[in-house]
Amino acid sequence: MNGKTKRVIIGLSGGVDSSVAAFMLLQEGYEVEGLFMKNWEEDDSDDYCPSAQDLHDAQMICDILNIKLHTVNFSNEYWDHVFEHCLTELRQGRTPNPDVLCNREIKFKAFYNYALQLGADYIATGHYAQIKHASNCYYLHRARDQNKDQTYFLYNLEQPILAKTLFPIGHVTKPEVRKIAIEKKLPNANKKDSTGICFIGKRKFKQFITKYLPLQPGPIVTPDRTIVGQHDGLMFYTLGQRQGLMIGGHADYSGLPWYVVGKDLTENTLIVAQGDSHPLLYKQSLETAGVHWITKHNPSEQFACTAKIRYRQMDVPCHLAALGENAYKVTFENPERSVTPGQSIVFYQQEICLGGGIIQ
RNA sequence: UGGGGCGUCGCCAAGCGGUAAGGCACAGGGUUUUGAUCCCUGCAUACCUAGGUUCGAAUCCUAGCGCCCCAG
Repeated sequence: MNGKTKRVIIGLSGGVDSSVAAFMLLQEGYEVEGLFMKNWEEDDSDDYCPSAQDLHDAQMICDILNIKLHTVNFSNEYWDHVFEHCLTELRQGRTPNPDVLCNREIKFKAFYNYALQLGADYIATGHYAQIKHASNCYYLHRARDQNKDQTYFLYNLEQPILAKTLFPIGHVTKPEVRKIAIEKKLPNANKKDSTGICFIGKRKFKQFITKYLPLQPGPIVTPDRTIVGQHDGLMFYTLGQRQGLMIGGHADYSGLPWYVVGKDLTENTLIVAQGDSHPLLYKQSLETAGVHWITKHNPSEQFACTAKIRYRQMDVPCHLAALGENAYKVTFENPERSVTPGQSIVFYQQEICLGGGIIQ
């Protein structure tokens, strides 16, 4: 290579995916430096502090790959632009997806800007997704590993960002990533995949959120308003939820499990119904606003594609009808289970992620 | 107080003399960069209490205790 070697700042989490991604960038001849983000201040009072371990792992990887590691703290940005919004949504009984926001506000905004300051030509992450460039347009393309595809979380990416982003492991499967890590003797080769809210980590959701939103107990009722239990606050439950309702056998009802099918905020009432095929658990259509399309041309009035309303489920056929500026009514070919306000609906056309919006 | 019925896991609920089904709930684990869903595993040496009859009882008998219904 020569003086025109492209400089890439890659987000390193300490996990195996971003580590292998960094390695692959080096293989491809990029000048690589890592950036470790800390986006959540642990409450010293409680349990463990995984970020210290993650930073340690990231540093080890950089030592092995012989690249520089930067660190940055975006806790304030995360709090202001991600977490507070989530709390607002939860107060309204909705179910926000922090990780969708985190990508938009932190990884592909704050991180991106910071990387530019570090002189980056590109940023990179260990996401399982691909970017394809054609006719002066950047497309977000599903990962080769369909099982790990993370385009669902990335539907908010803008053209200028896509133009400057690399997903080095998007065309590699997870087992292959593990294999590469083992071959290269990376110490985190067998580190368990992280789960849980991005940066906040694996915690008991209810216990965690209680620190920020007070309990608001109220009744749990059937669709005909018969009281069958008590809840601790509508924000602790999401549509379709089964666990944690504490509704045991009831002489007047069948033995089927109970699922959350609705919330009545004015009555502070949680509505539940029995059985996984209860009609109230399914919706044929939904409305979404503020839809972000990855390529600029907006769809016509009527538009058919596929969509998924939750991460890690198959996208299903649907069609959109425009209601207004970037607002649509989405009708599914078949009723969808647990259509949940606050969650994202993401649209696809074959392998291309078209964009998405928040379910109203 | 008379008459009838019932008391089995946190909740429903099988069992009807042969050595405690199942479901829900719950707990733990797996899957998963959301909260969920889903999957796996676990969960009554014990059947209101005390006696008795039996080789053997949650199942039969007796007496208590508790609850429910009808009478009143």
